[in-house]
Amino acid sequence: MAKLNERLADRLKQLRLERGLPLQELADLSGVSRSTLSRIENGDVSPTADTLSALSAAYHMTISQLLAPVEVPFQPLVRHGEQSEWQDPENGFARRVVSPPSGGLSAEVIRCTLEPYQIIAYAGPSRPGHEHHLVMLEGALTVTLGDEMHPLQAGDCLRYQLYGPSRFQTGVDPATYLMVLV
Amino acid sequence: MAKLNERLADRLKQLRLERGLPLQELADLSGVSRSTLSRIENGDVSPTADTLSALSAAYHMTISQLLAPVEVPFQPLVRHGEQSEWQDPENGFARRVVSPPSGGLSAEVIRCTLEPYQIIAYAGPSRPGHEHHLVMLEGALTVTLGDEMHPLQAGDCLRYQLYGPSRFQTGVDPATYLMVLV
DNA sequence: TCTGTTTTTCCATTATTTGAGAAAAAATCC
DNA sequence: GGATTTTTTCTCAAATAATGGAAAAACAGA
Repeated sequence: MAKLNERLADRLKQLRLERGLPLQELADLSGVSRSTLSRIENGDVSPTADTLSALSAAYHMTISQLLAPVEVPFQPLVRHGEQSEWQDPENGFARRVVSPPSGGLSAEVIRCTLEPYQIIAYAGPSRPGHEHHLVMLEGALTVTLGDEMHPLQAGDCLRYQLYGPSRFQTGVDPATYLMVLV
Repeated sequence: MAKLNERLADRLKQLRLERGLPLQELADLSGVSRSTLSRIENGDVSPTADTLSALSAAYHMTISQLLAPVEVPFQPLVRHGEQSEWQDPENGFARRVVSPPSGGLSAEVIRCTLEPYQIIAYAGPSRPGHEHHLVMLEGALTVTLGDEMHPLQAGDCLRYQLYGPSRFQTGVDPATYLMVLV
């Protein structure tokens, strides 16, 4: 965890030097004091979310873009026991993060299980335009994207980019599928 | 700037409730104390980068993914005077952020000016696979992607996804072009 | 409604981060 | 090389965040 500060420090110093800015000027731009900037860039403090926000604004970036290169690099092997799972008791919808998102990776894989006679409806995606690859493993599932219905069987693969509402519906059979999000 | 805390607070509380986690359990998972979690989720403190890192790890997310929905929403109009510009005095390479990246937008636009007889070489992209659209406005420019050379004139448009090194080179004429990054 | 339990909030203490200015270091110019 | 300017780092006080424990609130089962 201490590593993050150092990586963030390097990142921020690089950004500033690329632009040929002295600390004072960045301080004026961001509203964060010289001294604080120095300590952040030396990695001896961990900036608050507010400070990060101010800095990303000064660089005309989103916080995400500021932090993306700094994120902890991915571990290649994620054993079954390490995978986090959560479940909605209401509708028996279980999600297991098979390949958790990590810095340096642009895709993640989630294994989902939906019990019979259930409907999951989403008003819209959190990040529009995301690329989805749905691989049916077992059972049957009907996916509705916009007004297009797609009845899926084990072995089928549905690919789409999500911009509007979506709906996942099971019938007699439960459904198990893999979601690849890019 | 105070807004960020509240939005972040809501985001974090939502994440936890979605998973049906009590504060105690999240505290165990993340190593961040119950009380701190409560205050963060109430928006009365701004978590440090380290704390954010711990939380994103507990949720099996990157910090970027944690923050993406929280970022300040984009302003539709960016006037010329508000656009930030920086310049490398070494090689007369000027970049002006015409459409700065913002939460909710997946593209940004940068206006670049390169003086005659200059070479800009990049070892590799910061985020591989980024989609680039280069629109030549004035002058001439030779862009080398991998081992493919592309001589460009005003009006030309070069599109590519960047994975390896790239090179931008001017001859007698200076070059002015727009970069759309997706 | 009353317990007993779980979950959340509050409080006091400790540890960090921040800001302003002084000191040190580095760069620039004669 | 020495003086001046610029830039960075350091110091101290104030503000803010983090922790652990206690009180309050919410919840569930009788």
